[in-house]
Parts: sequence; structure tokens; C-alpha cells
Amino acid sequence: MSVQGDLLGGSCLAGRLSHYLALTQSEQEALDQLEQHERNVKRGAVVLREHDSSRELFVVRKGWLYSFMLLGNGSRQITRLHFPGDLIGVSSLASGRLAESVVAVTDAVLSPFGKDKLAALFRLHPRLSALIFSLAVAERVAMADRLASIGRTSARARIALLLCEIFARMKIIGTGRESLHLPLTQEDIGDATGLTAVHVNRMMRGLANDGLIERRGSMVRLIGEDRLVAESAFVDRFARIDSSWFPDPA
Amino acid sequence: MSVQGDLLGGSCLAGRLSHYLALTQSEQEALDQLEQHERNVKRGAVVLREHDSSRELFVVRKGWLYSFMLLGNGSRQITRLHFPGDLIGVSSLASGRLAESVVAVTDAVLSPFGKDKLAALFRLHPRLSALIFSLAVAERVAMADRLASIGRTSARARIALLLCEIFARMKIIGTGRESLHLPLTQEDIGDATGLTAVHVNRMMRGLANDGLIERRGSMVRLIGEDRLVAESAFVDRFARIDSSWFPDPA
DNA sequence: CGACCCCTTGATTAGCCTCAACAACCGTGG
DNA sequence: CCACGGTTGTTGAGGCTAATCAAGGGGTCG
Repeated sequence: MSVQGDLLGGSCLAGRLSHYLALTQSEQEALDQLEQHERNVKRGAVVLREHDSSRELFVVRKGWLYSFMLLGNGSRQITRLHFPGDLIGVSSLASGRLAESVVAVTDAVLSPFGKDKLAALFRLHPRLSALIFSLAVAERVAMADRLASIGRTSARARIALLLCEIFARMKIIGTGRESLHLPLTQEDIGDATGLTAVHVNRMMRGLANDGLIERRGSMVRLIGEDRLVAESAFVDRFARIDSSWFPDPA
Repeated sequence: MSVQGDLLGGSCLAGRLSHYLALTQSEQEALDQLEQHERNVKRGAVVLREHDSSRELFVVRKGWLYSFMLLGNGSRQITRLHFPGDLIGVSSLASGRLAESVVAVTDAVLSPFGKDKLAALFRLHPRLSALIFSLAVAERVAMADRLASIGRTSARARIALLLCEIFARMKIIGTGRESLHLPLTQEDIGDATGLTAVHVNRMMRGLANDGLIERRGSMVRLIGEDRLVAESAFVDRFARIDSSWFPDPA
């Protein structure tokens, strides 16, 4: 299934979750509830601001965004990219305040919903709760992968990992082509991988020279995806979620 | 509340969760269910092995452990330290296989329980589910902090952050004294912060020289905790959990 | 058309790693 | 109780990766 919300007008989140689970009618309806409103944001717009308190979450319906943290020394760490079907603003669920800012990389469409809706989900749909929890766990694992990547591998491997991750996630949301428009600047890629823009440039050039990727402007194509996966030790943590332990749907 | 399971014989997990929420009788009982068995492990023992499939989780009742990943190039990344009241093996919930290995740093006592017990929790105790979910979110945020630390700060700041985190977490579980026995080797600290043992040594010596910490063998005392927090930009993500959005207890 | 952003490239520097040697400590077995 | 081997901590010298500094070119948007 590669249902995309923006093709259906239906729920993007339901589209995403149905990759992992055949949703019941009632589950589907509960998820549709979350996307009754829409909000358009422009490329470059700050959607959420670190330290602000927030009573809402958002489903990404369209576009790319990323979360990042600003450090005391003026540098920035991009902690996660967000694609259609992702939830953003989740970090405010823990402490009530946002731990990360979110900006739109491209023009984007979001669906805001209140945290009370999530509470209702926990109350009425234990199986969906387990799935959402499992996706949070998968995200934690993917973050551990990146931690290992930044802590223990070369600049080249870090960039290879980021590219593998992006392409794998695009595949899941059904926009996966062999060639991809990459709206990130080299500075963005640096802030995601713990490198400087200058060094990102040299490394990407190196990957291109070695025939692992092909670049035409902002279009990127993975030629030696196998070799990229090998170099970065990429594991797709979102390909499959083990639902065998989930409770039965309500 | 600074209830510790190993002092009560009661549930360590309940002790931890009751920091954040006043548990109902029925919630308390559900959590006690999870710790009916005990397993002792020796210092250095491998408790869980990366890539293995696992049908269980564990509550830590006593001792220190850590999760780590092994990389293709022979290096190791420690992804998380585990103290009494923590859940371990969670990474297998997502894909069915463990993303991290776990070893015991000190002799430890664990309580294994099946994933079906967790499913029952999701079905019967939506408020606990929301809390456990929120703690997973907090853990993700803490991991993002470490990502930023490793990606964008100096060796000294990374070590300062690790120390702040350890002391803050010890405080929550009630073992927080000003002085602490640190059972980690400098190699462990290096694998947690993305540094070599040699460089960890130099940095810790530097922190000691500057009067931020005091070391006597494996005992460590934070003298200038304020300055350490300032240097590392530490934020305690587990001090408080916002339960205002949680559903009512069942 | 101009201003700005982004990419590119070169030269130099700095922070951390590697290698190496030795000292201190610990658990073990005799 | 002591002797021993292995692990951990400490220190120095030198090398390498990635950062920093600097400058120019191309593209895009107003």
C-alpha cells in the first residue's frame, strides 16, 4: 500500500499507519478526526519554536520540514526530517514545552490537532496507541543509529547514512523514485550530520566522483545504493513494525 | 517521592512512575504484575544481544547497565545508561529484533516480563500508556540532546553533559548524593560520547584541574555543578512529565 | 540589474586520534 | 598472604580528519 493523504484528501496519518496494520473502520475514523483542519506554511517558515509551550501536534500532509536545536555556541543540530504522514511537535508531549524548533524546508500543509485528541486515542484505541508507541520506539532506534554514525564514523559515512535514510523514507510514503529533488542546502546536511557545509561539499563531490550518487543541481540519484548502504551500515527501522504483541483493536 | 523498589521489595517501575503521577490502586497492581520474577546478572554479563529476537522486556531493579551498538569498523556506541526503574529491551518492540545489546556494568537484578503484559497495559490502563509513551518521548529528546552534544560541541562539553545526566538521573531514583561511585571505565565514557579513552582521560583531568569535579579512584563529585550545566547546556528532560493531557485513569 | 544565497575550491589550523610506554589497581590462584 | 596477569588509568609525541578562513562563481528572486 502506498496511499498518500494528499492524493486522497483522506488522512495522511492513516495512510502511513496502514502500512503497518490493516486499520478497522473505527480506527480509520479516529485518525481522520485528527486531520480536519489544514494550515499552509511557506518555505522557510518557523512552524514551532523551541521552548514554547504548545497544546497541539501536527500531522504533515505535504512538504518537507525539519526539527532542530540551537546551541549556546551558535551552532545548530538538525534532529529529524519530517515527511508527509509524520507527526511533529511530539517533543512537547513530555514536558509541555517544545524541545526542538520546526521549520518548513518546502511549502507545506499541516493538520493541527489538540493533545486531547491523542488522549482520546489512548483511551479508545489501544492498538493504535501501541502502534504509535512502537513508531516512537523506532524513531528512538533510528536516532541511536545516527548517534553511532556521528559519534563513530567518518564524514563520508555520515552523509551516506543520511541519503539512505531519506530515500528509504521516501519509498515508504510512496514518492520513492530513483531520482529525488533534495531541497536541503549543504549547510542543512552539515547541521544534520555534525559537519560543516564546506566539508559536506567535498564529501558529496567524493561520493559523486566514486559513482555512488549522481547530482544535477538539486536532483540526486543513488547509483550504488548497495555500496552506500554498506558504507553507512544503514538499517531501515521503519520498513516493518512488529505488531504481533499488540492488543486487539477496540 | 523517592521510593526505590529494591528498598521496598515492591515494583521499581511503579516507584519510578509515581514520581510523575499519583498511581491508582489498580495501576499500582498492574505494574506489580510486571515484576513477579527476578533474574540476577553478574557484572560484565551480556543481558541482551543485538539482532536477537526477544519476547520479553526487563525492568531494572538494581544495578547499572548500558545499551550499545557495534559498528562495522569495530567501534562501539553506547546509546543509553540504565538505572533501577528503567525498562530495557524496548528496542525490540518496534521490529521484533533488538537494535542494541545490553550489558551489566555492575551486578544487577532484573525483572523479565512478556510483551503481552505490555499489551494488557495498553488495553486496560490508558493513562499509564500515555505516561510510558511520554517517557519514551522524553528519552528521544534526551537522545537528541546527546546528538547535538556529539555533533556540535567540544570533547569537554560532551563529558560534562554525560556527568550532568548521570547525576540528575541518580537524583530521581533517590540515590543522588553529592559524591558518586562511577563504575564506568574511561573507555565506556568514550564510547558514550564519541571519544577515545585517551582523550576522555585528558578532558576529565582538565575538568578536575579546573575544579569542576573531584575524583578519588572511581568516586566522582560535582563541585561546580552550575558551571558544568552551563558548559554542557544540560537540560533535565526527566525532571517532570506533563500529565495534563493524559486520559483519566481506567 | 543588483543583492543575496548557495556552491565550490584552496590554504591553513586545530582538535582529536593513534601509537606507545608505563604505572596503578584488581581479582585470582597458589 | 603474596605473586601474578590482566585491565584501567596516565602521559607524551606525532599524524590525520575535519574546521576555519578566504575568495570567487552561478543561480534566483525581487
